[in-house]
Amino acid sequence: MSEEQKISLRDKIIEASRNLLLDEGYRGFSLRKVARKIGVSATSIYLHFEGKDDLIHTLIDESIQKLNAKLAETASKEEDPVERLEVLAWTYTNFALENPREYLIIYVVSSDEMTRYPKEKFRKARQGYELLTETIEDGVIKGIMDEEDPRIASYTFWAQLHGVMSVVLTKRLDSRIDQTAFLEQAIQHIIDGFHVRTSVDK
Amino acid sequence: MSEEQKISLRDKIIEASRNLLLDEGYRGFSLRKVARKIGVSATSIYLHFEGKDDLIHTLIDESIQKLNAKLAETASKEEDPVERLEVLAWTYTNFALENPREYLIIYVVSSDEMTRYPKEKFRKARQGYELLTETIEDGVIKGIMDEEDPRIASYTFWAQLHGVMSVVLTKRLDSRIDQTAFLEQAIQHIIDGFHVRTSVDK
DNA sequence: ATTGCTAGTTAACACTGTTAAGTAGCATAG
DNA sequence: CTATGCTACTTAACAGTGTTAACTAGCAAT
Repeated sequence: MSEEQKISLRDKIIEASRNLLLDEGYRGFSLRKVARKIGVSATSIYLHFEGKDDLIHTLIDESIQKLNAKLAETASKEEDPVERLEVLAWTYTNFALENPREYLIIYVVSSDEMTRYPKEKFRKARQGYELLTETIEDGVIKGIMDEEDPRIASYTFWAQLHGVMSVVLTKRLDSRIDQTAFLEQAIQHIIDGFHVRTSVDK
Repeated sequence: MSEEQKISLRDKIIEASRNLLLDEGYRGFSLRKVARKIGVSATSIYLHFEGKDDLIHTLIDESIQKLNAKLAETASKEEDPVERLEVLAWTYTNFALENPREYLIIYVVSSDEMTRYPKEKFRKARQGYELLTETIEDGVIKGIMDEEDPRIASYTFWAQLHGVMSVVLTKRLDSRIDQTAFLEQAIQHIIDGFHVRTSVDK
């Protein structure tokens, strides 16, 4: 019972925090609001988290894990490295589109927050990136891609995707441009950039 | 005299704000600190800015203008679209590397801030992007590139660059990866993606 | 019955953005 | 030469913030 309640309060805090953060943005977020929302004193949060930073880092961490899980699931279903790269790109993009607010928690909130992001969480967060690296390595071995350093290439791929998504999600896209068209073209462009240059097909 | 002093206080506020924002991050930034730093009451800031948002938006705006000016200068020196794209990419990158804090003001601070960014400033900020679009359009006309929609392609290019830079600047890069190598390879990769696929060279 | 731990509490500190009201200093008008 | 009004600020106050320290019910074990 006490065990359950202990977990329960922590979870309540996390859930309320996520909602608050997504509804009101980083700016409107406050520990006291979270506490009020679940009918508990603000200082109770300190029983389960070191402070505001720690709480937010936990949220970021959870969202990253969720995204990574989807990526891992997708990757396991596709053998061919290029196709795999493509489904990974779309999994990433769709995750961002379907869970814009969770995706934004990862990136939008974290910019200033990132300097304080603990290394131990950072390490776990890199699983998705390692999946990418393996895929590209595989492509290089099979001669389908010709990347010099798969580790760098993997970061490039990821950075490109992130850049594209952040343009869409932070509403920086010109209103005359159709979002879906932009995404499709941009992703195709990114994928093409990784495919080995054949001296064939027309 | 009164004219000069009016301008002078506004400028003092801007300068102090920029320094504070860059030294202490968005989190450590406060109007009261800015005011203290220039020996004036906090409310005086409201004589020149509508509030914290407006002040920060002004900083963002100025940094964007500075970057855009550099891009425009660079672009005018290069005729060939592909080369032009390359020098633009490096101008962008170098600006970010040489003025990381000004670059970060543009992007890092703005994520949460962006929803409140006024449209009128947004319009001015797009000049750099329009330069890109023209370059790509030019490349398409000359048959060196084969982008379907230069406007979208331009955004893609910009988003990719931004993604790459943000990975570097927000310290998300794996410490085993050399930053310069990453940038060179990533940018080359992005440029390559825009160059038309020739059915020749080896 | 008392000790000690758990899971919370209240009170307080030093901050924050923002608004309302007040005030020196000066320029012009009568 | 006084009075009005404007400019460029200030002080006081409000409602909020993260965080720390000290306290306290309720329960478990000695």
